[in-house]
Amino acid sequence: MFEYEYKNQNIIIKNVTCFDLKDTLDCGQAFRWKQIQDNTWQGIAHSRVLKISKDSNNIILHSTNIEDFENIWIDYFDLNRDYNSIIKLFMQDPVLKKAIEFSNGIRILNQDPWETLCSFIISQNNNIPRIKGIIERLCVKFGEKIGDDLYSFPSAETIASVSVEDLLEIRCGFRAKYILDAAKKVSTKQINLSELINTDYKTALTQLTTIYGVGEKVANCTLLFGLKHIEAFPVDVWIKKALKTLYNGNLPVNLLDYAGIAQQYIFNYARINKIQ
DNA sequence: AGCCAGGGTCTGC
DNA sequence: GCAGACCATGGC
Repeated sequence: MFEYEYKNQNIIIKNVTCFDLKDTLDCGQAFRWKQIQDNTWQGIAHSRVLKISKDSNNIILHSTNIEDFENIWIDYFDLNRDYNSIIKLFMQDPVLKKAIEFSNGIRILNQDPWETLCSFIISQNNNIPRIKGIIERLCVKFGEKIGDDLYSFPSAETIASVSVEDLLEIRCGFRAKYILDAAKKVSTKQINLSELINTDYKTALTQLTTIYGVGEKVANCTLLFGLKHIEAFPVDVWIKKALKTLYNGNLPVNLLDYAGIAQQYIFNYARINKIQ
């Protein structure tokens, strides 16, 4: 589906389609990517710092190696999924057609399950700039230093060992107790996150919502962005407005298999254009 | 200044 | 089952 070469410690992926860096890295699914130059972004995922850039239709992953590319980044950037055929299906729907014409380079990132769960607990009743700030402070305070001013996302085990008072210092407010309960359930494997990838959607959703402070929305974000359940359809205030005004309340049935991907195109379109 | 944000829980009907 | 108060914080 894609070709790549390894040269001077860079991976060059050739002739990539349906992958725009801003669309994908700044559409509210991941919170640790920063644009550092034109067409160049830096982020941290899976305890690794990655610089990624786009040059015409080539994507370049800087200062990495084949092992990390094959074990981590192919999956993270969802490179084995055929977005062209999905977009083809979506374009039959007039609303999605508009959303995709607005930003056709969104891909669903397959993020670390615990980071995804914790990040979307932080996201509740919150705005994206502040979510990023809280997560940054969480990583600086509890993560491991992996470069100059660069910190990994702290493990569930680490967070489970701190107190609510410690967490309040990152100014996450009422979410502190939720983060702590999630960390405890995940670190003790009362909830085995990696198993939920292969658990059916409904069962996985039910398990996630046993965590204090995790409702349907946060659970669906975790399932979609961290546990490979692309049928998950998170409904936040923007999606709610979009469903009401652009559709008549529901997503068309023929799109439900890829509901999560459709959701992300619609979310981005609705939020940036402030659909009421 | 005040409304709102990738919500969820708890209480009271 | 559903409405409404409440929760911390700060972006805009």
